[in-house]
Amino acid sequence: MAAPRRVGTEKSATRLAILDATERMMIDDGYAAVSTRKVAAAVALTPALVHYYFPTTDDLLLAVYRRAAARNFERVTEALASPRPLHALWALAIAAPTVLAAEFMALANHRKTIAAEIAHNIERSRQLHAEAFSRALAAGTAGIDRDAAAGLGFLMAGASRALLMEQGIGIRAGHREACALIEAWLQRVEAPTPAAPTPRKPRRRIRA
Amino acid sequence: MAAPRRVGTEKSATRLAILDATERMMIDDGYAAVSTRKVAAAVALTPALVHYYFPTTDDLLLAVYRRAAARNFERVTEALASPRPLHALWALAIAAPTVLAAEFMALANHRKTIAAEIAHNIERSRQLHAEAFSRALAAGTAGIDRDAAAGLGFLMAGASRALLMEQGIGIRAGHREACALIEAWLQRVEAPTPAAPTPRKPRRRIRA
DNA sequence: GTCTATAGTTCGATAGAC
DNA sequence: GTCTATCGAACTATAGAC
Repeated sequence: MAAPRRVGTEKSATRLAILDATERMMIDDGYAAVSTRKVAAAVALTPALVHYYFPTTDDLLLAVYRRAAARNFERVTEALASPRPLHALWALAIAAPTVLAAEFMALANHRKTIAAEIAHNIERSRQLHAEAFSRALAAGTAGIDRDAAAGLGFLMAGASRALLMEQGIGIRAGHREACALIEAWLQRVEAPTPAAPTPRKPRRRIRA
Repeated sequence: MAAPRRVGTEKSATRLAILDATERMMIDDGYAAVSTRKVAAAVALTPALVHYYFPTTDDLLLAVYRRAAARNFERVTEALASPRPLHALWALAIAAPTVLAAEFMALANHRKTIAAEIAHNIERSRQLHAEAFSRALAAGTAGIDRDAAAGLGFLMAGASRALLMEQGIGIRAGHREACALIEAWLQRVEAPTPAAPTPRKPRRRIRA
């Protein structure tokens, strides 16, 4: 029935180069700036070849997303295995290249395929976050229920995303203070491991 | 020097119709979908006329932003004047059409003119938020300093933005819990006004 | 204020040769 | 796997008539 159109293999070096160039372009100029022609130019190849590996432009964008998401998922898993998972998750969240994430969120607003993919990924990642919070808080100070853990997981993710997005366009108001708040809170619920006995540098105290 | 190109007046009904159509289009299909031709078609006019009112497409997008920002600023001012400003700000934040805001944030990532405009607006609005938090917390429970107020202002804004953005693409994980957390907190720092003496409906308690 | 007409780009996607 | 060649469409922006 459908025309058996030829498509390149997953492992091709060319394919990877195309993905790299596309990702770079999205970060620098936004998803709207991505075109098969410009991508082709960036890797010194022809537009037709881009279509050989990615039949439609959506296929290309989706592939970029999948790769980035996998990369990120790996980092989250690592963070969770660290001695202070909450601290690690936070460090990761404010270090990750969120420009790309923001572009995909925007893209998702009018491409249902991508929206579904992103939604699925974020929910999976949030699940892990919630569990980490649950564990840390159970072992910690006050009695906090599962609901609170899920809520806090979301709040941390939201805060870091907003932080990076605003930084990207030059906003700084309230950032330092918000970070201080969050970090103080993390410090409270996830004390340094007994292995590395508290260095006792006096720490700026901020209470909420 | 520069060619004295003709431009339509600010008050024109046509101009307003063009702005409305553009805004609608941005919300529905994203900023990348906006083109002078499609906007013109939407208002049953010719592309040339759109360029008569907005010489370049950027001018058009910027005008849409300015109008939306002014509208929002007005709402924030109203919220601040209400008996429970923090509650009002939160209600506003999770009700506002953030799809549009998200589109502009994404757009700002590669249009410096717009980035500057957005940055300025957000900082101005955040300043108001911080002051509201400062006032509410000074009159409230614990001793919280100005830094914390600024940080909290940011966190609330970030949370609501993330909330709406994710909702837009179908994510729900952690939302209910995060809202509960925030609303419980608001309830604590900004009790119902003495005028309306506490109704004493027992309220779900969630502690953080 | 609104139109017609049009120049000049850029784009997605495909067919088919090598 | 990579290319040439190309169709058909959409876009921005301007000039100038009405």
